Amino acid sequence: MRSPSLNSDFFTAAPPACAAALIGMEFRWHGCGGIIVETEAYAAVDDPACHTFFRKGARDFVNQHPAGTAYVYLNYGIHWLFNVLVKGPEGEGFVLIRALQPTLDLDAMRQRRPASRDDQLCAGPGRLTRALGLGREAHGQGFLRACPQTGIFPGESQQSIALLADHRIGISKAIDRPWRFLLAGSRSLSKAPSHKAVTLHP
DNA sequence: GTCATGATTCAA
DNA sequence: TGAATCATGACA
Repeated sequence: MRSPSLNSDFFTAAPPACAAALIGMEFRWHGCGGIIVETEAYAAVDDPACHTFFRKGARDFVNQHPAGTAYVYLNYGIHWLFNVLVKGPEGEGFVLIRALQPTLDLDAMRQRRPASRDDQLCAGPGRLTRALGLGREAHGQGFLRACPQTGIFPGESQQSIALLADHRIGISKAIDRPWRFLLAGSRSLSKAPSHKAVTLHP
């Protein structure tokens, strides 16, 4: 039996809890995908690093869409970054998907990122959207459909994984929050964990 | 390690 | 009009 895609209920927990729980799950986009090995959480309220803190459009997006909606934007005019809207009693915000260990349709990803080693095809938030062929059209989509090609799928065998929490990357504000989550030892991370990283469960 | 790349949003 | 931005690849 095949596990179904997560539904939007999953994204009603607090953003850091969602981000941590996604590590080890499989992200699929039109048949391409891999195991999620790195995420970051952003809070819609009181988080200077979140778009909602300085962009009215982001606040409107949160108000006008349900939990589980894709929030996709262009960063530095070059890279699409893929986030999932989190909305529930514990708080609102986003989870940024930062890196995957490629598992599905590697050939399609190699075609889109020809210079990359296989491990590195999705080793970064911009690299993964490039490898998956994911762009602006995904923005605002409820991508958690009942479709085996696209969505987020719990691992078939949930083994114990070494989950680390670390500080977030590439931001200039609230850099102290340990809201970057990663799979220890993965070769597909965008960056190795810092010396401040702590193990969440062995 | 440095550096060029580059679109969109929002406030001034 | 311009400052800011959740990054990457090329090159030394």
